[in-house]
Amino acid sequence: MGFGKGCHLHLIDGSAYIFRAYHQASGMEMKYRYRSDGTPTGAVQLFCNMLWSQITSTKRDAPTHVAVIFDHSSETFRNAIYPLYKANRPELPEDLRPQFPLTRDATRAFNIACIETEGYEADDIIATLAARATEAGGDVTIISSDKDLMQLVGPGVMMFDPMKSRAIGPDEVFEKFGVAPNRVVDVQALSGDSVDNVPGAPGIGIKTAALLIQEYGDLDTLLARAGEIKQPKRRESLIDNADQIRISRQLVQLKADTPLDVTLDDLEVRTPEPDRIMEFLNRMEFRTLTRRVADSLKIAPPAPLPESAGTNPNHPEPTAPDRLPFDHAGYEPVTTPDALHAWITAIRDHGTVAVDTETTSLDEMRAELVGISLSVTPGKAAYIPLTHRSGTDDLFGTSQLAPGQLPLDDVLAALKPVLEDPAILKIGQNMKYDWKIFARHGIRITPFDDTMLMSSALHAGLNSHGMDTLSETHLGHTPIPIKSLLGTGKSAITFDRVAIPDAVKYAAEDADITLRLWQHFKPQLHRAAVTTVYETLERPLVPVLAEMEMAGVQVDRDTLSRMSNAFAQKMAGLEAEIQEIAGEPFNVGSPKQLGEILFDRMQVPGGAKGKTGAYATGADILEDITTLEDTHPQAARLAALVLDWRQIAKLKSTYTDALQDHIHPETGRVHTSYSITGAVTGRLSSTDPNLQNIPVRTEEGRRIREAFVAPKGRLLVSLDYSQIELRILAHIADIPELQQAFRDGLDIHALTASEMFNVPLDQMTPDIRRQAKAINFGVIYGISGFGLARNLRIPRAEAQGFIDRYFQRFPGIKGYMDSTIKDAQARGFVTTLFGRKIHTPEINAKGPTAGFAKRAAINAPIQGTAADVIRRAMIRMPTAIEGLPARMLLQVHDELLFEVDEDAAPTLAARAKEVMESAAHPAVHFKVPLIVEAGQGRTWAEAH
DNA sequence: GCTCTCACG
DNA sequence: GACGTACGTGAGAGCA
Repeated sequence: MGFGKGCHLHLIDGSAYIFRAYHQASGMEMKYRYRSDGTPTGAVQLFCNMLWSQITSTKRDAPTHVAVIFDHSSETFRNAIYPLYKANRPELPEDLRPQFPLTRDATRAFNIACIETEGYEADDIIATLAARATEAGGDVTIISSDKDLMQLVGPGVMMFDPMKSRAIGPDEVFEKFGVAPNRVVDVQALSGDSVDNVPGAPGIGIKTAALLIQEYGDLDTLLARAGEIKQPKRRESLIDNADQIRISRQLVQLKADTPLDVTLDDLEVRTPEPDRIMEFLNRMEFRTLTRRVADSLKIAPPAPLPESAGTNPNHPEPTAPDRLPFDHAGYEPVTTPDALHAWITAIRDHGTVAVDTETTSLDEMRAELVGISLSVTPGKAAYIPLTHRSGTDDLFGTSQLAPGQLPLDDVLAALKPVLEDPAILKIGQNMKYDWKIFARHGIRITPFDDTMLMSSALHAGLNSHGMDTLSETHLGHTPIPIKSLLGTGKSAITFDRVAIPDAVKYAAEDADITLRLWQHFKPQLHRAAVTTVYETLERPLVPVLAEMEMAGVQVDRDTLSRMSNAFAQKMAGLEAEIQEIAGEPFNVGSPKQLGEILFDRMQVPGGAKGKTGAYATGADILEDITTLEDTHPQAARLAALVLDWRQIAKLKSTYTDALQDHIHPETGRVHTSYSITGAVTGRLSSTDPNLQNIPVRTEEGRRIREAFVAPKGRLLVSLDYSQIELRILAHIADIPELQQAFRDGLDIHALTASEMFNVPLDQMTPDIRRQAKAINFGVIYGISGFGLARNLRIPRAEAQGFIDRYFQRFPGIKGYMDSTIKDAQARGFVTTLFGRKIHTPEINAKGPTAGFAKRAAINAPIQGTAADVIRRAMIRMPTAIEGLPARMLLQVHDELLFEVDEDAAPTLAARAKEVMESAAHPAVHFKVPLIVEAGQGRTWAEAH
């Protein structure tokens, strides 16, 4: 059948696709994936994944025909018109360049047409094919984020932006250029393009160009009538540069008559030839994709090629055990006492064992132990099934233990001496989890190593540290997905329902991987100079956090429940009022519906649509609307009511309701889980529930903390560091005035205000102090004029003036910022005062990404050093408060919360304060004192 | 599953 | 000349 009506041609802009793959690879930790000969392949792999899902898509708009179009070379007919065309293109990133030819190979291997024509750009070929396809009556989707292609959008032609995963139609084009697609060329000709080096008309940007074209209809009319333009600058620019503008139009106008030696019919989607695609994928060492494609083509995957020797610039040469293939034949179930004892003997012989537990839940406080896996030699591992259930339930919905398992208590009794033996090193991946599981069975694992924490000490900022990522990155092996055993969603089963032979493969593999990762990381810690970080800031935190999590905090259900009811009533009242004003019932919780009411129905000006096409209705925007009493009184009232409603709704759903579900049925307390590697800076994060974001800033919200209580006869004691990040900034950036202010115990924001605005301290006003405070925080966050302006709601120029004055007054700050960025650019990471490394892989990026990376790089040493300080305090705390009837319950970044018998509260507070204030010693002596403030009470609200 | 919004330091 | 921005998190609700 020839190409025609009903056919759908996908034209993939090769460069756009590669860039998309490259950026996604960076975000997904695959940027640092290399073939064993050292060739970077992360972007190629994602490129292949995307191609494969394109041609196997079963969606309604799946392509019947597809082509990938590449630029042939940088010299095109446009250079004949204007020699400087595209002379400003930035250099390709070094690790992307070698991947370009590989993506052409990939396209051919997938049996997809790969088109390039000498002297023409990919964009012209795309224009030509799109024109031919629409003439023949078919539909076209152009997959690209290049704005130069937007002129092609029209009947039968859509674009899809792979960077943002969104469709681009006439509306989106209008949003971007302010004109319909057929006038885009005119706007571009006027505004020019610095990246492509299209000159355009000086002083005229897209906004102005769109206005002019809207007014005059098209470019030729505009140029002919340029003399009528009122604004002198615009008029002169157009008259003086008319030729240059016409040349610009030639540059941006795509040619729809490029010579091609393919026909549309040649582009039909075809199944890849098995030999060719397998050879390619195998050569690239894409093991998972090779398997997936082989499965789909119903052929056997080829044996992996022997890995050639080569060097990987980012990760050291794998050691021998890493290269051992993963083979399930090395994994055995342990179901007899003899087999168990043979393993225990082997562990004692080696002195090192990787341990992993399988349980019924990710929540350690509710998880039941199902089995244990062990490994002492790479490639060999055991799984001890303990409480797997047989497949069928009886009449009462309960099930029998599956046969052939050793009794749980016997196995634990046999393993306890090993797990607690000071001469045997236990290795785990995320050991806090297993530590808690064993602790609930009376076993305290010691000593241990944790591969997740090793990875964090080595590679924070480069990749996350879950087992799947680590295995893929460092061992080149994709572990069996847990989903393949448990399923997903509602029909998911728990691990005790997994058939034992399947469990053996999965669980033993985990222990095997953990052992291999340990062997891989261990020698790297020293080379990267992070042994101290790992041994003093990461590993010792495990038992401390485990004990805190197991202790939990008492939360009073009745208090929460009463609040919930009160909130529900208040919300109902507000809702009625809101809908009354709106004049129609709508879902107040839907930002989309609210936006339509405010900006369409009520005609509030300034509605801005985000990338999804919905109006933004965040709190700052609603607050602005509340000030429109004069022009839009109804909307102003509505916005104020919605703000109230939002606050209550948040408190109810996230706190008073959800928190009740987290009260443990047996302990009656709430047990959070801290993630040690959750934040790149070294901060902890808290989940299930998050107890680090309990409200405090508003009066209403703070009342939630009344539900956090001490048991009878006990008190909660809260200690928090005062201004720790600013103190650290004063030290690191070495600002004598700020240091002295902290030594003198002055109000630091008032002092800043006084220095900046030349206002004596005794004449300080709250408003001036507020502005200085915002600047102080801004500095910690990597200040920008834009950000400060938005925060303070002042003109951008004014905000920039503040910043300039701040830098002038405290020159050390600018010095710190500049040297930190330089450091990051040269080394790829920044460090805290205690040696923690935070990698900054995007720091040399082009465009807005670099801005993000720079600000993050400025912030990381400050936030990270503060995180290190409180970690040191927490690690010392159990010893310091030993013997007191007290325990540490929670950490909230700069605060520690304790529970203590009433009469011991003063002693506890004094000791804990001392530990916290001296936590940096002896490693670091700050030039400013660290000050800790204490509070106590029956509830967290009182104690804070 | 993604986006928006909002709670904390 | 415009881009799109304060740093670091986690969770619930709406919506496709």
